[in-house]
Amino acid sequence: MNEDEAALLFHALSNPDRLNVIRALVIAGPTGLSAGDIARQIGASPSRASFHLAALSEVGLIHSERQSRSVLYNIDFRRVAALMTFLMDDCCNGSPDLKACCP
Amino acid sequence: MNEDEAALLFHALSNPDRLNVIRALVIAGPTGLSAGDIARQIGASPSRASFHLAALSEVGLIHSERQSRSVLYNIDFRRVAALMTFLMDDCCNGSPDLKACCP
DNA sequence: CTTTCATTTCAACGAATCTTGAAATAAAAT
DNA sequence: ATTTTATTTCAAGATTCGTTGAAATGAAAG
Repeated sequence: MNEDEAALLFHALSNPDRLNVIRALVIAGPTGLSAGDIARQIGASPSRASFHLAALSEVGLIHSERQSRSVLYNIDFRRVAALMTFLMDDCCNGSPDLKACCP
Repeated sequence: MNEDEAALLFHALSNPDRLNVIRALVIAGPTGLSAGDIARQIGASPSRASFHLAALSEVGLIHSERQSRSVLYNIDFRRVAALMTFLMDDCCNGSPDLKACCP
């Protein structure tokens, strides 16, 4: 992952609604959640939720699949992990000082 | 750290110039770097560098101290670590699936 | 085939972001 | 005191972001 891509991923995480989407999907587990359920859980209108889901989708943090009338969303942990690895190893050069701060 | 604060930190990291600032400061080590050195290293004008340094400073990812004519900047690893902890534990609920993806 | 349900797309708007270059500030050197 | 060096602040302008509500799309049910 390069800087530009990491910046796009960080941007996707730079919004409280989108962080709440992530949290809801993590708690939901591998079955995922429909767009409507997500909208309800984060307290946003359907169109607002859809806007934020698209932002997360575009950078690959979540994936969607149509399930009859609903659209089911799932988190992609590999993408989250790749970003953490970038921050830890590439951006912060694998610094022992950073590792010392990480519990 | 709450969602809103985390979102602000993620926003601070959502720019390639600012990621380069972080990297430069990590490599520089505890002596830090002057604003001018940072501007040169990331290939930005003084005012552009200052803008991004202010963005990182406002969220506590870096700190500054005047050293005669220069202003020395330093990274605060604790703040980076706190954000990673938020992402890992709060946002992703300490998910084993995420940990399994983290080398 | 029409209706209902679930979701996305769109246009419009205000707000925030980033860049640039010039002016202002701070501190040291002459 | 004036000049030089280092940095920040400011105004202007282009771009992107996020919200809202209405319209469009997709898919199932009646």
